[in-house]
Amino acid sequence: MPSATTRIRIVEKADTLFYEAGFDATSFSDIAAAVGISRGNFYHHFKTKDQILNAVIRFRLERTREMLANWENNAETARDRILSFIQILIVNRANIMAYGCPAGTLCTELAKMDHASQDHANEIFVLFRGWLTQQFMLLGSDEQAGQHALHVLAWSQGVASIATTFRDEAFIRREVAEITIWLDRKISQLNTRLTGD
Amino acid sequence: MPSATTRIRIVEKADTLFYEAGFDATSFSDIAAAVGISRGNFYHHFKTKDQILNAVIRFRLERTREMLANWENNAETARDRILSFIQILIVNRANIMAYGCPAGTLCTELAKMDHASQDHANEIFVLFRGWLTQQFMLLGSDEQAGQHALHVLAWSQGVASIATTFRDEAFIRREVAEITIWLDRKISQLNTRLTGD
DNA sequence: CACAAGCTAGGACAGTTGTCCTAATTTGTC
DNA sequence: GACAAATTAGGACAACTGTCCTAGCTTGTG
Repeated sequence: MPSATTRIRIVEKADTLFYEAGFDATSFSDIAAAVGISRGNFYHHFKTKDQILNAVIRFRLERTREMLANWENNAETARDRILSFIQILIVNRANIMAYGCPAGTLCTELAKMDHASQDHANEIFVLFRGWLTQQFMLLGSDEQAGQHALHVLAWSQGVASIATTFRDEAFIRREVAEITIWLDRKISQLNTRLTGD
Repeated sequence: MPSATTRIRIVEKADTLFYEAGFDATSFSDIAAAVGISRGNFYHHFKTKDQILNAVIRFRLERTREMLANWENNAETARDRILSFIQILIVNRANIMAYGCPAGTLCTELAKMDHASQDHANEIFVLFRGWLTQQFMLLGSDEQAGQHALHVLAWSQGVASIATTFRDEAFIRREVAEITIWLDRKISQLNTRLTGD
Protein backbone atom coordinates (compact mmCIF):
# COMPACT_ATOMS: atom_id res chain seq x y z
CA MET A 1 0.00 0.00 0.00
CA PRO A 2 2.21 2.84 -1.24
CA SER A 3 -0.43 5.48 -0.52
CA ALA A 4 -0.19 4.95 3.23
CA THR A 5 3.56 5.38 2.93
CA THR A 6 3.17 8.73 1.19
CA ARG A 7 0.65 9.84 3.78
CA ILE A 8 3.00 8.92 6.59
CA ARG A 9 5.92 10.62 4.88
CA ILE A 10 3.85 13.80 4.55
CA VAL A 11 3.03 13.73 8.25
CA GLU A 12 6.64 13.06 9.23
CA LYS A 13 8.05 15.86 7.10
CA ALA A 14 5.29 18.25 8.18
CA ASP A 15 6.04 17.35 11.78
CA THR A 16 9.68 18.38 11.33
CA LEU A 17 8.89 21.53 9.35
CA PHE A 18 6.16 22.65 11.77
CA TYR A 19 8.71 22.28 14.54
CA GLU A 20 11.64 23.98 12.84
CA ALA A 21 9.80 26.78 11.02
CA GLY A 22 6.39 26.93 12.69
CA PHE A 23 2.94 25.85 11.45
CA ASP A 24 1.92 29.04 9.71
CA ALA A 25 5.32 29.65 8.13
CA THR A 26 5.34 26.17 6.58
CA SER A 27 3.59 26.07 3.20
CA PHE A 28 2.28 23.21 1.10
CA SER A 29 5.18 23.86 -1.25
CA ASP A 30 7.67 23.40 1.59
CA ILE A 31 6.17 20.07 2.60
CA ALA A 32 5.85 18.93 -1.03
CA ALA A 33 9.50 19.75 -1.69
CA ALA A 34 10.58 17.91 1.47
CA VAL A 35 8.53 14.80 0.64
CA GLY A 36 9.35 14.94 -3.07
CA ILE A 37 5.82 15.05 -4.45
CA SER A 38 3.85 17.66 -6.38
CA ARG A 39 1.82 20.34 -4.69
CA GLY A 40 -1.41 19.23 -6.33
CA ASN A 41 -1.09 15.74 -4.97
CA PHE A 42 -1.81 16.90 -1.44
CA TYR A 43 -5.52 17.22 -1.96
CA HIS A 44 -5.83 13.46 -2.31
CA HIS A 45 -4.34 12.84 1.15
CA PHE A 46 -5.38 15.97 3.05
CA LYS A 47 -8.17 18.33 2.08
CA THR A 48 -6.88 21.26 4.14
CA LYS A 49 -3.74 22.40 5.93
CA ASP A 50 -5.58 22.06 9.23
CA GLN A 51 -6.06 18.37 8.50
CA ILE A 52 -2.30 18.00 8.18
CA LEU A 53 -1.89 19.84 11.47
CA ASN A 54 -4.30 17.49 13.21
CA ALA A 55 -2.52 14.47 11.72
CA VAL A 56 0.80 15.86 12.99
CA ILE A 57 -0.66 16.41 16.46
CA ARG A 58 -2.07 12.87 16.48
CA PHE A 59 1.37 11.65 15.38
CA ARG A 60 3.06 13.53 18.22
CA LEU A 61 0.50 12.31 20.75
CA GLU A 62 1.14 8.72 19.71
CA ARG A 63 4.91 9.20 19.88
CA THR A 64 4.57 10.77 23.33
CA ARG A 65 2.44 7.87 24.54
CA GLU A 66 5.10 5.43 23.31
CA MET A 67 7.84 7.41 25.05
CA LEU A 68 5.93 7.38 28.34
CA ALA A 69 5.34 3.63 27.98
CA ASN A 70 9.07 3.11 27.40
CA TRP A 71 9.89 4.99 30.58
CA GLU A 72 7.41 2.83 32.45
CA ASN A 73 9.26 -0.25 31.24
CA ASN A 74 12.86 0.94 31.56
CA ALA A 75 12.89 3.07 34.70
CA GLU A 76 12.53 1.23 37.99
CA THR A 77 11.35 3.99 40.31
CA ALA A 78 8.95 6.91 39.90
CA ARG A 79 11.93 9.17 40.67
CA ASP A 80 13.87 7.78 37.70
CA ARG A 81 10.82 8.08 35.46
CA ILE A 82 10.41 11.76 36.33
CA LEU A 83 14.11 12.25 35.67
CA SER A 84 13.67 10.57 32.29
CA PHE A 85 11.25 13.33 31.45
CA ILE A 86 13.67 16.04 32.60
CA GLN A 87 16.56 14.43 30.71
CA ILE A 88 14.80 15.26 27.42
CA LEU A 89 16.21 18.75 27.89
CA ILE A 90 19.73 17.36 27.62
CA VAL A 91 19.03 14.67 25.01
CA ASN A 92 17.33 17.16 22.68
CA ARG A 93 19.45 20.16 23.66
CA ALA A 94 20.61 20.93 20.12
CA ASN A 95 17.07 21.14 18.74
CA ILE A 96 15.78 22.94 21.82
CA MET A 97 18.45 25.63 21.56
CA ALA A 98 17.57 26.11 17.89
CA TYR A 99 13.77 25.77 17.86
CA GLY A 100 12.53 25.54 21.46
CA CYS A 101 10.19 22.85 22.81
CA PRO A 102 8.08 21.27 20.02
CA ALA A 103 4.94 21.12 22.14
CA GLY A 104 5.32 24.48 23.83
CA THR A 105 6.09 26.48 20.70
CA LEU A 106 3.20 24.90 18.78
CA CYS A 107 0.71 25.60 21.56
CA THR A 108 1.92 29.18 21.82
CA GLU A 109 1.60 29.71 18.08
CA LEU A 110 -1.90 28.22 17.93
CA ALA A 111 -2.95 30.31 20.94
CA LYS A 112 -1.92 33.50 19.12
CA MET A 113 -3.77 32.39 15.99
CA ASP A 114 -6.77 31.43 18.11
CA HIS A 115 -6.69 28.24 16.06
CA ALA A 116 -9.42 25.59 16.27
CA SER A 117 -6.84 22.88 17.06
CA GLN A 118 -5.55 24.62 20.19
CA ASP A 119 -7.10 22.12 22.58
CA HIS A 120 -5.91 19.24 20.44
CA ALA A 121 -2.30 20.47 20.63
CA ASN A 122 -2.65 21.10 24.36
CA GLU A 123 -3.42 17.40 24.80
CA ILE A 124 0.30 16.72 24.61
CA PHE A 125 0.72 18.71 27.79
CA VAL A 126 -2.37 17.07 29.28
CA LEU A 127 -0.65 13.75 28.64
CA PHE A 128 2.60 14.79 30.35
CA ARG A 129 0.68 16.43 33.17
CA GLY A 130 -1.38 13.34 33.93
CA TRP A 131 1.61 11.05 33.68
CA LEU A 132 3.74 13.23 35.98
CA THR A 133 0.86 13.48 38.44
CA GLN A 134 0.73 9.70 38.52
CA GLN A 135 4.46 9.50 39.24
CA PHE A 136 4.22 11.95 42.13
CA MET A 137 1.31 9.95 43.53
CA LEU A 138 3.48 6.84 43.45
CA LEU A 139 6.03 8.81 45.46
CA GLY A 140 3.41 9.32 48.17
CA SER A 141 2.09 12.73 47.22
CA ASP A 142 -1.68 12.96 47.01
CA GLU A 143 -3.37 16.36 46.79
CA GLN A 144 -0.10 18.06 45.82
CA ALA A 145 0.81 15.59 43.07
CA GLY A 146 -0.96 17.59 40.38
CA GLN A 147 0.75 20.79 41.48
CA HIS A 148 4.16 19.14 41.44
CA ALA A 149 3.45 17.86 37.94
CA LEU A 150 2.61 21.36 36.70
CA HIS A 151 5.68 22.70 38.47
CA VAL A 152 8.01 20.28 36.69
CA LEU A 153 6.25 20.93 33.41
CA ALA A 154 6.65 24.70 33.80
CA TRP A 155 10.27 24.37 34.86
CA SER A 156 11.15 22.37 31.77
CA GLN A 157 9.33 24.88 29.56
CA GLY A 158 11.21 27.76 31.13
CA VAL A 159 14.57 26.07 30.64
CA ALA A 160 13.73 25.38 27.01
CA SER A 161 12.68 28.99 26.42
CA ILE A 162 15.78 30.57 27.97
CA ALA A 163 18.05 27.96 26.36
CA THR A 164 16.69 29.02 22.97
CA THR A 165 17.28 32.70 23.70
CA PHE A 166 20.84 32.38 25.03
CA ARG A 167 21.89 29.10 23.30
CA ASP A 168 23.49 28.12 26.58
CA GLU A 169 24.11 24.39 27.01
CA ALA A 170 25.77 24.77 30.41
CA PHE A 171 22.62 26.49 31.65
CA ILE A 172 20.51 23.49 30.60
CA ARG A 173 22.77 21.08 32.49
CA ARG A 174 22.77 23.27 35.59
CA GLU A 175 18.98 23.48 35.64
CA VAL A 176 18.55 19.75 35.11
CA ALA A 177 20.87 19.19 38.09
CA GLU A 178 18.79 21.63 40.13
CA ILE A 179 15.54 19.89 39.24
CA THR A 180 17.09 16.61 40.35
CA ILE A 181 18.03 18.16 43.70
CA TRP A 182 14.55 19.64 44.04
CA LEU A 183 12.96 16.26 43.28
CA ASP A 184 15.10 14.38 45.80
CA ARG A 185 14.29 16.95 48.48
CA LYS A 186 10.58 16.58 47.73
CA ILE A 187 10.93 12.80 47.97
CA SER A 188 12.71 12.95 51.31
CA GLN A 189 10.06 15.38 52.58
CA LEU A 190 7.35 12.94 51.57
CA ASN A 191 9.20 10.06 53.25
CA THR A 192 9.71 11.84 56.59
CA ARG A 193 6.08 12.92 56.51
CA LEU A 194 4.95 9.35 55.94
CA THR A 195 7.15 7.70 58.56
CA GLY A 196 7.48 10.48 61.14
CA ASP A 197 3.93 11.84 61.45
CA MET B 1 4.55 67.52 14.18
CA PRO B 2 1.68 65.22 13.22
CA SER B 3 3.97 62.77 11.39
CA ALA B 4 5.75 61.76 14.56
CA THR B 5 2.37 61.06 16.11
CA THR B 6 1.41 58.74 13.26
CA ARG B 7 4.76 57.00 13.46
CA ILE B 8 4.33 56.43 17.18
CA ARG B 9 0.77 55.20 16.69
CA ILE B 10 2.00 52.71 14.08
CA VAL B 11 4.63 51.40 16.48
CA GLU B 12 2.17 51.16 19.35
CA LYS B 13 -0.46 49.30 17.33
CA ALA B 14 2.17 47.05 15.76
CA ASP B 15 3.51 46.32 19.23
CA THR B 16 0.08 45.12 20.34
CA LEU B 17 -0.64 43.15 17.17
CA PHE B 18 2.80 41.50 17.11
CA TYR B 19 2.11 40.41 20.68
CA GLU B 20 -1.44 39.21 20.22
CA ALA B 21 -1.17 37.63 16.76
CA GLY B 22 2.57 37.24 16.18
CA PHE B 23 4.96 39.14 13.92
CA ASP B 24 4.58 37.07 10.77
CA ALA B 25 0.81 36.72 11.10
CA THR B 26 0.39 40.50 11.36
CA SER B 27 0.14 42.16 7.94
CA PHE B 28 0.49 45.77 6.84
CA SER B 29 -3.27 45.75 6.32
CA ASP B 30 -3.85 44.72 9.92
CA ILE B 31 -1.68 47.52 11.27
CA ALA B 32 -3.15 50.06 8.83
CA ALA B 33 -6.68 49.12 9.87
CA ALA B 34 -5.76 49.37 13.56
CA VAL B 35 -4.11 52.78 13.15
CA GLY B 36 -6.76 54.04 10.74
CA ILE B 37 -4.48 54.94 7.83
CA SER B 38 -4.13 53.60 4.30
CA ARG B 39 -1.83 50.72 3.45
CA GLY B 40 0.17 52.79 1.00
CA ASN B 41 0.99 55.39 3.60
CA PHE B 42 3.34 53.04 5.41
CA TYR B 43 6.17 53.45 2.98
CA HIS B 44 6.65 57.04 4.10
CA HIS B 45 7.27 55.99 7.71
CA PHE B 46 8.80 52.52 7.32
CA LYS B 47 10.38 51.12 4.17
CA THR B 48 10.03 47.47 5.20
CA LYS B 49 8.18 45.31 7.70
CA ASP B 50 11.49 44.53 9.37
CA GLN B 51 11.95 48.22 10.07
CA ILE B 52 8.63 48.22 11.93
CA LEU B 53 9.78 45.17 13.87
CA ASN B 54 12.99 46.91 14.90
CA ALA B 55 11.07 50.01 15.91
CA VAL B 56 8.75 47.84 18.02
CA ILE B 57 11.72 46.12 19.66
CA ARG B 58 13.33 49.50 20.39
CA PHE B 59 10.00 50.64 21.83
CA ARG B 60 9.83 47.58 24.08
CA LEU B 61 13.45 47.97 25.16
CA GLU B 62 12.78 51.57 26.15
CA ARG B 63 9.63 50.61 28.04
CA THR B 64 11.51 47.83 29.84
CA ARG B 65 14.29 50.24 30.84
CA GLU B 66 11.70 52.61 32.26
CA MET B 67 10.05 49.78 34.17
CA LEU B 68 13.38 48.72 35.69
CA ALA B 69 14.14 52.34 36.61
CA ASN B 70 10.75 52.59 38.32
CA TRP B 71 11.47 49.51 40.39
CA GLU B 72 14.81 51.01 41.39
CA ASN B 73 12.97 54.07 42.69
CA ASN B 74 9.96 52.44 44.30
CA ALA B 75 11.30 49.21 45.82
CA GLU B 76 13.51 49.59 48.89
CA THR B 77 15.40 46.31 48.88
CA ALA B 78 16.85 44.10 46.15
CA ARG B 79 14.47 41.40 47.36
CA ASP B 80 11.46 43.63 46.68
CA ARG B 81 12.85 44.63 43.30
CA ILE B 82 13.21 40.98 42.24
CA LEU B 83 9.68 40.36 43.47
CA SER B 84 8.50 43.32 41.38
CA PHE B 85 9.78 41.43 38.36
CA ILE B 86 8.01 38.24 39.39
CA GLN B 87 4.77 40.10 40.10
CA ILE B 88 4.46 40.89 36.38
CA LEU B 89 3.10 37.37 36.05
CA ILE B 90 0.13 38.32 38.22
CA VAL B 91 -0.30 41.88 36.98
CA ASN B 92 -0.37 40.77 33.33
CA ARG B 93 -2.02 37.41 33.97
CA ALA B 94 -4.92 37.99 31.57
CA ASN B 95 -2.66 38.78 28.62
CA ILE B 96 -0.18 36.06 29.55
CA MET B 97 -2.89 33.41 29.66
CA ALA B 98 -4.12 34.56 26.23
CA TYR B 99 -0.87 35.31 24.38
CA GLY B 100 2.07 34.24 26.56
CA CYS B 101 5.08 36.40 27.44
CA PRO B 102 5.61 39.21 24.89
CA ALA B 103 9.38 38.87 24.92
CA GLY B 104 9.53 35.10 25.04
CA THR B 105 7.03 34.45 22.27
CA LEU B 106 8.67 37.01 19.96
CA CYS B 107 12.15 35.56 20.49
CA THR B 108 10.82 32.05 19.87
CA GLU B 109 9.10 33.11 16.66
CA LEU B 110 12.16 34.95 15.35
CA ALA B 111 14.36 31.96 16.22
CA LYS B 112 12.16 29.70 14.09
CA MET B 113 12.25 32.19 11.22
CA ASP B 114 16.01 32.56 11.67
CA HIS B 115 15.25 36.28 11.44
CA ALA B 116 17.98 38.92 11.28
CA SER B 117 16.52 40.76 14.29
CA GLN B 118 16.84 37.75 16.62
CA ASP B 119 19.69 39.26 18.64
CA HIS B 120 17.90 42.57 18.80
CA ALA B 121 14.81 40.95 20.32
CA ASN B 122 16.97 38.92 22.69
CA GLU B 123 18.29 42.19 24.12
CA ILE B 124 15.11 42.44 26.17
CA PHE B 125 16.18 39.29 27.98
CA VAL B 126 19.75 40.55 28.17
CA LEU B 127 18.36 43.61 29.93
CA PHE B 128 16.37 41.59 32.47
CA ARG B 129 19.27 39.19 32.95
CA GLY B 130 21.77 41.95 33.69
CA TRP B 131 19.38 43.76 35.99
CA LEU B 132 18.49 40.59 37.93
CA THR B 133 22.19 39.72 38.21
CA GLN B 134 22.79 43.14 39.73
CA GLN B 135 20.03 42.58 42.28
CA PHE B 136 21.43 39.22 43.34
CA MET B 137 24.87 40.80 43.70
CA LEU B 138 23.35 43.40 46.01
CA LEU B 139 22.01 40.50 48.07
CA GLY B 140 25.56 39.27 48.56
CA SER B 141 25.78 36.71 45.78
CA ASP B 142 28.84 37.03 43.56
CA GLU B 143 29.76 34.22 41.15
CA GLN B 144 26.29 32.69 41.44
CA ALA B 145 24.39 35.93 40.83
CA GLY B 146 24.24 35.42 37.06
CA GLN B 147 22.98 31.86 37.48
CA HIS B 148 20.27 32.97 39.90
CA ALA B 149 19.22 35.63 37.40
CA LEU B 150 18.86 33.06 34.61
CA HIS B 151 17.01 30.76 36.98
CA VAL B 152 14.41 33.40 37.84
CA LEU B 153 14.13 34.35 34.18
CA ALA B 154 13.54 30.73 33.17
CA TRP B 155 11.07 30.17 35.97
CA SER B 156 8.96 33.11 34.89
CA GLN B 157 9.06 31.96 31.27
CA GLY B 158 7.94 28.48 32.27
CA VAL B 159 5.04 29.81 34.32
CA ALA B 160 3.96 32.01 31.41
CA SER B 161 4.10 29.10 28.98
CA ILE B 162 2.09 26.67 31.12
CA ALA B 163 -0.34 29.42 32.13
CA THR B 164 -1.07 29.99 28.44
CA THR B 165 -1.66 26.29 27.81
CA PHE B 166 -3.94 25.62 30.77
CA ARG B 167 -5.32 29.16 31.35
CA ASP B 168 -4.86 28.53 35.05
CA GLU B 169 -4.72 31.66 37.19
CA ALA B 170 -4.41 29.75 40.47
CA PHE B 171 -1.30 28.07 39.08
CA ILE B 172 0.29 31.46 38.40
CA ARG B 173 -0.36 32.62 41.96
CA ARG B 174 0.99 29.38 43.42
CA GLU B 175 4.20 29.61 41.42
CA VAL B 176 4.73 33.27 42.30
CA ALA B 177 4.37 32.31 45.96
CA GLU B 178 6.90 29.51 45.45
CA ILE B 179 9.40 31.82 43.81
CA THR B 180 9.06 34.16 46.77
CA ILE B 181 9.80 31.30 49.16
CA TRP B 182 12.77 30.24 47.02
CA LEU B 183 14.11 33.79 46.98
CA ASP B 184 13.83 34.22 50.74
CA ARG B 185 15.60 30.92 51.32
CA LYS B 186 18.41 31.99 48.97
CA ILE B 187 18.68 35.29 50.87
CA SER B 188 18.88 33.59 54.26
CA GLN B 189 21.49 31.18 52.87
CA LEU B 190 23.56 34.13 51.71
CA ASN B 191 23.20 35.86 55.08
CA THR B 192 24.28 32.86 57.16
CA ARG B 193 27.18 32.31 54.79
CA LEU B 194 28.28 35.92 55.19
CA THR B 195 27.99 36.11 58.96
CA GLY B 196 28.71 32.52 59.96
CA ASP B 197 31.72 31.59 57.82
C1' DC C 1 -1.35 84.77 -0.27
C1' DA C 2 2.48 81.66 -2.11
C1' DC C 3 5.52 78.01 -1.82
C1' DA C 4 7.95 74.08 -0.43
C1' DA C 5 7.96 70.22 2.58
C1' DG C 6 5.78 66.70 4.71
C1' DC C 7 2.09 63.62 4.67
C1' DT C 8 -1.56 60.88 2.78
C1' DA C 9 -4.64 57.73 -0.20
C1' DG C 10 -5.06 54.63 -3.71
C1' DG C 11 -3.53 51.50 -6.54
C1' DA C 12 0.02 48.77 -9.33
C1' DC C 13 3.39 45.00 -9.01
C1' DA C 14 5.12 40.32 -8.86
C1' DG C 15 5.15 36.65 -5.85
C1' DT C 16 3.04 33.30 -2.74
C1' DT C 17 -0.67 31.26 -0.34
C1' DG C 18 -4.41 27.40 0.39
C1' DT C 19 -7.73 25.24 -2.26
C1' DC C 20 -9.56 22.68 -5.93
C1' DC C 21 -10.12 20.43 -10.64
C1' DT C 22 -8.81 17.44 -14.39
C1' DA C 23 -6.31 14.33 -16.97
C1' DA C 24 -2.77 10.92 -16.96
C1' DT C 25 -0.40 7.26 -14.67
C1' DT C 26 0.28 3.47 -11.60
C1' DT C 27 -1.49 -0.28 -8.96
C1' DG C 28 -3.96 -4.46 -7.44
C1' DT C 29 -7.46 -7.92 -8.76
C1' DC C 30 -9.93 -10.89 -11.73
C1' DG D 1 -4.14 -8.98 -20.48
C1' DA D 2 -8.38 -6.07 -18.90
C1' DC D 3 -10.62 -3.18 -15.78
C1' DA D 4 -11.54 -0.40 -11.89
C1' DA D 5 -9.58 1.98 -8.11
C1' DA D 6 -6.08 4.51 -6.11
C1' DT D 7 -2.54 7.73 -6.80
C1' DT D 8 -0.17 11.19 -9.15
C1' DA D 9 1.34 15.68 -11.69
C1' DG D 10 0.25 19.99 -13.33
C1' DG D 11 -2.06 23.84 -13.38
C1' DA D 12 -6.12 27.14 -12.53
C1' DC D 13 -8.14 30.12 -9.16
C1' DA D 14 -9.01 34.08 -6.13
C1' DA D 15 -7.12 36.10 -2.20
C1' DC D 16 -3.47 38.03 0.09
C1' DT D 17 1.38 39.37 0.90
C1' DG D 18 5.29 43.10 1.17
C1' DT D 19 6.95 46.55 -1.66
C1' DC D 20 6.85 50.58 -4.33
C1' DC D 21 5.11 54.60 -7.21
C1' DT D 22 2.40 58.62 -8.15
C1' DA D 23 -0.70 62.19 -7.66
C1' DG D 24 -3.25 64.97 -4.51
C1' DC D 25 -3.71 67.04 -0.01
C1' DT D 26 -2.40 69.42 4.32
C1' DT D 27 0.71 72.03 6.86
C1' DG D 28 4.02 75.45 8.48
C1' DT D 29 6.92 79.26 6.98
C1' DG D 30 8.10 83.36 4.42
